[in-house]
Amino acid sequence: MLTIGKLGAQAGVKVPTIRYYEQIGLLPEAGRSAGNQRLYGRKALERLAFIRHARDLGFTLEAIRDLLSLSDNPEQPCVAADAIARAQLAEVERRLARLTALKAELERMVVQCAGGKIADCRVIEVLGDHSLCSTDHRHPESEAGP
Amino acid sequence: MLTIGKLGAQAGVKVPTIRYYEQIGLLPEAGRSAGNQRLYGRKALERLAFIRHARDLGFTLEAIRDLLSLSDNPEQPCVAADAIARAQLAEVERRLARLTALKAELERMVVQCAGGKIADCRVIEVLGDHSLCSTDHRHPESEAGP
DNA sequence: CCTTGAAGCTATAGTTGCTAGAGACATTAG
DNA sequence: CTAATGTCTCTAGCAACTATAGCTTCAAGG
Repeated sequence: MLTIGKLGAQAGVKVPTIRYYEQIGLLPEAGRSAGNQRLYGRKALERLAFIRHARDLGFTLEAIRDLLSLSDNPEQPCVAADAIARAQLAEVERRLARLTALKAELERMVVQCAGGKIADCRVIEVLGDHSLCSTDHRHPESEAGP
Repeated sequence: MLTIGKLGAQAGVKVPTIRYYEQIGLLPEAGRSAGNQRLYGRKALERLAFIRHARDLGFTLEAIRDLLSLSDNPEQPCVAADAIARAQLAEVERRLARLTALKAELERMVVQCAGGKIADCRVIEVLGDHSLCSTDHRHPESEAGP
């Protein structure tokens, strides 16, 4: 039996995250020790590894919830799981396209700044006026990072 | 003079988002009409377009705040703006690499679904066991999004 | 001129996927 | 036995918005 700390270490998931997953129902309520500490077995470790892995691949917790409920009924056809994965793939492809355009734009911006004054600096200019952009990166999806 | 709705339409930003930007100090407080409605001029439109554009390019609001403060004092050297752009470029390149790996992984998963049972489903199987992966996509950065 | 409906206002709370902190109890190494 | 670490619950916070409620203001049609 694993304490929550060992479980987290084995699965590569932080302790508060595990408690969070339990709270939102992604993990079942764990059994407790005499002193009220959570104890986990191999099944919990596998489930958590599944979640961790799917998160690594960019699946949302909602999608993971669906995938888990599918894998809990293994006699059904797997079309649904396939659809979820395909949707994820499409999303990844959209992001790739957008990031590729963005990369080109940033490279252009960086190249053109040669240490002059802001007044001559295209970084600001490019961002202020879309017509100076080489690519069209106008899309409403959120893409913000760290 | 533009009302907030027109401004939003012109800049491609939703109305509540504009009010949010004002609230966090990214946009200055707008002047008001007799009936207490916000009114905007061309300067505000440009500034908002700048923000929208930078968001599209993946800049965080913090980075945008810096860029705006730079462009508000155009006599400074543009080294700082260049540094911001370079940092963004590095970040974008990291994300691109990661997404490319994810895409390969997801394609592999998706290709092999032939309408069988969940029990044999490649998607679930791959998610449950990282050793079935061809690439190492284990990185802690958050990359998810709706 | 008056009404109606869209657009605006404020303020608050919700979203996603965690992360951080406080203060108390449990377990374990020396 | 004590000290250090681990775990407990609970609450609040992060980015960057989005949505709701309940109001006021504005523009256009009849």
